[in-house]
Amino acid sequence: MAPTRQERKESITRIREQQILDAALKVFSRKGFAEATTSEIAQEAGVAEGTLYNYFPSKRELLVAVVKTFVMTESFLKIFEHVGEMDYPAFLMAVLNNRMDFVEDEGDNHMVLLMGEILRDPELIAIYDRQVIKPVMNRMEKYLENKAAEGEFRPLNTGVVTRALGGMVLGLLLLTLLEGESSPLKSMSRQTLAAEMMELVMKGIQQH
Amino acid sequence: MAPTRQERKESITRIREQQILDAALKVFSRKGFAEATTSEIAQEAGVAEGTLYNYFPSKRELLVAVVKTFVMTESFLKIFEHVGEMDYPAFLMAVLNNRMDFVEDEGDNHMVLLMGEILRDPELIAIYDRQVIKPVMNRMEKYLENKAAEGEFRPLNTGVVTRALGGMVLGLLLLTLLEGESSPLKSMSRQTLAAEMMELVMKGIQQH
Amino acid sequence: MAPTRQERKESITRIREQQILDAALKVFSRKGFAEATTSEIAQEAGVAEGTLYNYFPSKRELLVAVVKTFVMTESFLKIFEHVGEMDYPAFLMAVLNNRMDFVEDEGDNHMVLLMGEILRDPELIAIYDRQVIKPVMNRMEKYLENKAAEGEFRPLNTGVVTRALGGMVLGLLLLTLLEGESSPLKSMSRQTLAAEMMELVMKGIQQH
Amino acid sequence: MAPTRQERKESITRIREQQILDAALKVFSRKGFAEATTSEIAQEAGVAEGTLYNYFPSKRELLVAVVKTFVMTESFLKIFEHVGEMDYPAFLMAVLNNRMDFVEDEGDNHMVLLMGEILRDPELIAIYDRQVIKPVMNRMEKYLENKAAEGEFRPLNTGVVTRALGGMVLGLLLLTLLEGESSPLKSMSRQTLAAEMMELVMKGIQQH
DNA sequence: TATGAATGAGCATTCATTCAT
DNA sequence: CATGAATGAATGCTCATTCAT
Repeated sequence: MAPTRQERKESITRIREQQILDAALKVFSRKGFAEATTSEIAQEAGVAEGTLYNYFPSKRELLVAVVKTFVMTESFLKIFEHVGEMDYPAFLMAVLNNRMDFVEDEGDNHMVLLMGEILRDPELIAIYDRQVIKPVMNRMEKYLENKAAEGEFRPLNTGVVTRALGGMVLGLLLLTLLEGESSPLKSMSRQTLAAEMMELVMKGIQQH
Repeated sequence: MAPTRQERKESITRIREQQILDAALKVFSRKGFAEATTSEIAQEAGVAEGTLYNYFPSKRELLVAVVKTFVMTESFLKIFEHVGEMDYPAFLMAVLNNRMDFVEDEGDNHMVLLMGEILRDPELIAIYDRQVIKPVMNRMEKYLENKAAEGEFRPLNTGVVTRALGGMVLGLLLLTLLEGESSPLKSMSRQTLAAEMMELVMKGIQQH
Repeated sequence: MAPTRQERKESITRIREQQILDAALKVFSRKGFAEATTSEIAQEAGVAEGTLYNYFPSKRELLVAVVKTFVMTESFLKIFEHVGEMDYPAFLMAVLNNRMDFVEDEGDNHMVLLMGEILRDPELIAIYDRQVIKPVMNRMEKYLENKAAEGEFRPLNTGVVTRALGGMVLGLLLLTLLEGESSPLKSMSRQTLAAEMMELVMKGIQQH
Repeated sequence: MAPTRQERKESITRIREQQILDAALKVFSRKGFAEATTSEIAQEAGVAEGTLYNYFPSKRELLVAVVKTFVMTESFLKIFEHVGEMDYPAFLMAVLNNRMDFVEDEGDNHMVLLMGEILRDPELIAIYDRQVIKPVMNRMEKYLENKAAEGEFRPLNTGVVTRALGGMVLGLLLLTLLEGESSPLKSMSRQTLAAEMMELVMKGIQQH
């Protein structure tokens, strides 16, 4: 069945909205919210400035939509789908490899760059917490609890350990951005890096 | 010797400059660079707007001065002064306790809130890296190397481990801010939290 | 004869045009010309924004059409049709009663609210003068002249008296709007009000 | 005593504020509130656009200040100061002459042109009513009551008569603006016009 | 040196108008 | 003819910076 006129129109607006969101993410993380201009976002999206306002009522709502949309959840949570099939080293490797894509994985960088805006706005904090932090933390906690029950991991305070490990990955991303090329993290393969970290983490939580 | 008129004058200007820097730190971290206004900073500092420009040539240079001045280095590096006298658990407890002052330690929060501004500006990145990251990392690496040489720690890639541990603390701070009151981190004493983290870290890096 | 398709189409467009004019009058007098938006007019008229431009070439032309169309002439001039049959008190009562419908008579309020727009635009002044002021003044002058000739009225400068009486009614409308509920005009029946005014006009204020 | 620095500064700001108010009155009545631009007002006042906002927080507040300031009260109420010394024809002549300054008296024209803006905004209505309408009406009512008590005027409903006469003057102003040069009101001296109106008001139109 | 009024460039947002469907 | 998304010029307002006092 050919798409009706109605459908085609809707598809166009969905594409247009995506263009705008993509552009906004880029510009917001390049400049920060306040220094980003709607004019620049429009230009980046290839639309007129006024068009932005047919899709989002204000610059701030556009930021909210960006945070809502570009949650890292999706790609990150995919890892958990196959958790059952993995032993713990494989799982950790997967998590680390996925997150260690610092450089190329622009999505993460974007979010780190926007972190300041998020942290300053309770609404954005709530969104980010609900859509990113909570789901990741919950799944990870459950995973740790299972492994502990199976006797593979030592009995742990999963709440703390989860956050410590999550924080470690997040913090490494920050340090990489801050240290730039001079960081020793840059002089090793992602493979090696992940392996080192896994070693560190495993020997810590593993039952001896 | 009583201070000469000259000296008194200089002391006044130094105090004035400090007032301005304090005010700027507050406002910049509350609002972010772009949304902070020179008017608000002046008010917070208790001086006229024009006075700011007798001390700093522009708003941006004021931000640079803030980043240069309020490096967390000072309090953090103090820990290392007595490193030689501590065994490793005591040392780690000290580090963790010091850094775990998330909530009350406004200084850290300020820097986290300003991280976005720093990450976006190569000059600020360079300053922050040189004054904060590098010294901390170097001292910590050296410490780990010593301990490894003494046989207390397993032979580690100290570059990675240093950053992993540093990142962990940084990341925990971020997560605390993001999760707010709902975080399990908030429902335990800092003592317990530090102990849990030490346990995690120690069992990982400790020679078995 | 049943209406041809052609005729039906024309009738529909005439109705549509009327809808738009009605809506425009409402919105223009509610908001004033500049603050009225074509979007609001379209919504009020129940048509799409673009449709307005099939009927009127621009927002300003729409205002001109509104002024051209909603002249108060019609209802007002009806009074004069039966002038011959009335004695002067009856006539004045009719005029006053008709015009004293301040509150309910939205038409008048609309025009008063639009007066600012009209007064600022020579084209609108010309239209309003030609279609409203001049006809009313002319008829009224002629009436006064007749009455004077018949000896019922004193020999008057009809030009001035006409404008004085017309102005009085117009000015009363303005004062009613300005004073609102606190006006003594609001605390009497329209009957009484008309009677008082008639008395004033007929006899003046002087003790004879 | 020479003015202190403080006083000189204050005097400058008062002058500046007046400049702005004068300019705003001109532009608002020339263009109406919505079509007046802050840029044009600033230019007319000979200051930078930003300067407007050092004196008035918004364009709307500037309008409010204009309405508050340029009340016609002052010049108008002066007439009443010498009321006691005048017999009624002299008084009426004074009122009429004062108000009949249609053309030259820009103040009045301004207010008539702004009437639309005032009528649309309850706050402005309240201000105008309190500062202009009420004082004028009250004084005029009292005058009429006195004259009635002295037996010079017939016993009248002073509330209505006051408003009828006030409205007449106001309405005549409107008609003059609307009819422009073609009005018979323009082809007679103000003297004659005032005399005609006085005759009408004093004696009515009826043949006695 | 301290002040704070003046400045004007810069930006978010609105809205009349166009035009492809 | 009807529609409504796209357009971009126009405008109120903010705020870093300057400078006369």
